[in-house]
Amino acid sequence: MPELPEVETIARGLAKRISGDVIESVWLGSKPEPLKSSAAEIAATLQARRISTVRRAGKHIVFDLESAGGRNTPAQWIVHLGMTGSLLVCAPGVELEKHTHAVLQLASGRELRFVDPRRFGRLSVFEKFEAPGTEPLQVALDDFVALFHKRKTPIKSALLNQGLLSGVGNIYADEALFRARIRPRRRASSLTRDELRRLHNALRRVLTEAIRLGGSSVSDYVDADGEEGFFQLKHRVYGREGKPCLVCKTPIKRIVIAGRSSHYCPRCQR
DNA sequence: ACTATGTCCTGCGAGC
DNA sequence: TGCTCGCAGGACATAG
Repeated sequence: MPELPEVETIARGLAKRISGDVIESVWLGSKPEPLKSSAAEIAATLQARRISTVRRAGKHIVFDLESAGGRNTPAQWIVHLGMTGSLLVCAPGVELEKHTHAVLQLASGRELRFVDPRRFGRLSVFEKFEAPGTEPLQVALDDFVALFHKRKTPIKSALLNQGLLSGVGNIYADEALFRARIRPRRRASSLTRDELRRLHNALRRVLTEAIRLGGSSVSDYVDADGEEGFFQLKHRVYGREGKPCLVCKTPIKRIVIAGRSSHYCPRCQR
């Protein structure tokens, strides 16, 4: 399930491989479409565009498009991978994977394919896309405190709220809360400034380290080159229910908050 | 203006 | 062995 570090890894891989390439033609699957914009709008916008850059905004992948001919307005193709979405760069001969929803033919002869079995992914086009929340790797401590200190919802839910911070998902929320020694069920408004400072720090450390390791490969995540990430080896609570806390040996607990599984150490996290 | 909950969707693993 | 069932989860809709 791609969160900020996985999306960052994927975007970097794509940028390396397809920046400068030109989209010659676009095929979009029909079925119930995993699209936000209409298929026609997307196809028309992508057609004959040069991909100048690929980057990440929150959990979104942003393809900056310039007009190959020279007179269209700037545009962006936005891909949200949902849980199981992936973007593959491959030779045209390679057999289409099941659940392929989009194929872009590139001038270099390669294809860029969007595959998404569970169809939680979304494709859309914008003239200028703005991710709703603040980037967790950019936000200053005072702004971070301001985001959370009035919220009555559990801090875990607040971390997952993309309108506040953009890019944090279930794994990194749990991992950051563990490192900050804060229970996921705590009301955000009950956190002291010192606790929020720890969380701000922990979140930055966790995300930075995860990006360095190419993200977490759980279920079937691989990056644009088919490489797995390695941050799952550094998970201290996520997916470790019943296993001993790596700090104090107390068994890790799993509870459900806002419909999301949440893992924590009942002794280390208060 | 917030907050809480249900829904979408398919693959996979647990359990019988 | 082969089957059913429930879970996984990000974003959004809906309701309170």
